[in-house]
Amino acid sequence: MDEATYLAGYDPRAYPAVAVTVDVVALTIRDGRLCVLLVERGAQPFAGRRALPGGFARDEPLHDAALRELAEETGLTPGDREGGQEGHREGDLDRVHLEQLKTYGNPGRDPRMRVVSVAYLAFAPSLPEPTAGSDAARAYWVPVDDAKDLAFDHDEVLADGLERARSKLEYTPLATAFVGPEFTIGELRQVYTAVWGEELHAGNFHRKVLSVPGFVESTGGTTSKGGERGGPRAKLYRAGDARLLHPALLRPTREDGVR
Amino acid sequence: MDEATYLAGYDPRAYPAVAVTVDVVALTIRDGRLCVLLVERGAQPFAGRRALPGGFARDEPLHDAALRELAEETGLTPGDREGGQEGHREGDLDRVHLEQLKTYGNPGRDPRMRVVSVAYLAFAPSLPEPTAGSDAARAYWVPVDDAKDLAFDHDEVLADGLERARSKLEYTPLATAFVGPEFTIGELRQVYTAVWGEELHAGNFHRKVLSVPGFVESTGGTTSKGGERGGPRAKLYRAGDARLLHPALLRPTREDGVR
DNA sequence: CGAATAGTGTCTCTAAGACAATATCTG
DNA sequence: CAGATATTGTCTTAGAGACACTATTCG
Repeated sequence: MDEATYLAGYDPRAYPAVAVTVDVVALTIRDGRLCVLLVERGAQPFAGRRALPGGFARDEPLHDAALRELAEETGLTPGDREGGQEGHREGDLDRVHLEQLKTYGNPGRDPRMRVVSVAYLAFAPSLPEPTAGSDAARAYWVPVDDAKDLAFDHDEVLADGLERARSKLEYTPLATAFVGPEFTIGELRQVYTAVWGEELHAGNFHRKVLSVPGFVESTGGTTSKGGERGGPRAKLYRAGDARLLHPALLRPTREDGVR
Repeated sequence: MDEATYLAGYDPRAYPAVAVTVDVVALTIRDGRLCVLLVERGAQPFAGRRALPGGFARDEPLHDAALRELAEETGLTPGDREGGQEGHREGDLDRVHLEQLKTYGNPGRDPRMRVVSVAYLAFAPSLPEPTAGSDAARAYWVPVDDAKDLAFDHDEVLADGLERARSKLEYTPLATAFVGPEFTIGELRQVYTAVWGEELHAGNFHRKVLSVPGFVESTGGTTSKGGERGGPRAKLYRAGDARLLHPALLRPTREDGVR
């Protein structure tokens, strides 16, 4: 960046107008399937098409903008907020993991003007359909396999988000963000199964999870009932304090290296 | 994003002005030390301070903007360009690995106005000091340990870039981007040593590299001379076709999980 | 020749994965 | 009770790391 360029920075009008938006790839698991939050677009362009929730960034950290968009579309509210509005679930937003995914800025990705979009990736435990009694009635959860032909370049954004999620399950305790505060090893395994789309050996998975330091810690309790289709009561665990899984839990059937 | 928001998008002036810049964390290895490309700032703010090279994004893909900034500051040119300018090294830019790092958009990170910066990470083989005879005389390579007190939030950007680089050495063949087209296992090991800041056992490293499918492939040749301080001629290798290292080459002394 | 480096061999220990076995529930 | 699930045990094999050793080449 040369001096002239920097000086020119004092007058933003000297440069072509750019808009910065924040889009969110929000993932959850419903009925054992990995789902993404989509909104139906009412206006042009791409009217009637589905898109990732998002909006313009205000004068706030980008992370906060993503959180705000997510709250608006799901009807969740942060827990420290005074008196959550009716129909909103107080505090649920606090249990959502949010991280920056990638930024998309190809010219022409929005036909109206130059738009640079910062995409965020969110992981949430199973949430209710955000329709009833909220201003987020246009948003709904869609199984990721059915989320095709999205507006803008959101197909690519979603694909990048999915790959990130699959990868992060390997070396971080992220899976615990998809389940409640207390969970069984079986529930955790279902998260991996849903996100990776592959069956995992129950016995080996069980031992592996318990062997990774800090991944989960026992609550001492068990479920009050066995599984719906039989089986003993399972022990309950909560997330441990590890930020990285070591050793990692690698995906099984991965092609080696060459791609 | 609701309808009104989208419609408002037709008039960018309706929103506070935002500028989008691209900053580059360019890394290389010189004399066995990991170095980053910095520029000396001439204008306010942060006049006289060092900063990462960068500039405003034009109407181009963000990736191209990063490449352009890198070319301007290093004096390198892409190989397919007709008649490289004098003092520029034709084609060297093609051997640079460039990937998006992260986007920084906290209000106040630039005191003049709202600036959202998309940071890129570049890995280059050892390059000459980009001073002589080019318009990039203000840029120079600095050992990363000496790169402190940078302008804006560039300390944080650099730290994020270094962590990304260290991490990617583990599971990708990225180290080959730091060496020439043909290299010895010893040179590759020096890359790991410089980036990770840790000594690696030569024998185990050697065997490990050769055992990972697609990491390197033999050229059949050897170096023409032994090492400066003695030792036999080493076999030469070039980068293989793997995109991921499997199994990965994990960093040694890493704390387990908890962080 | 002495020192440094390249490359290989060996051994130990951890961890992944296949598979089996047992116990405990639900319908 | 039949089937499903939780949890643990056993065995095999791959891979990481410690260490030793030989061969080659430079000064």
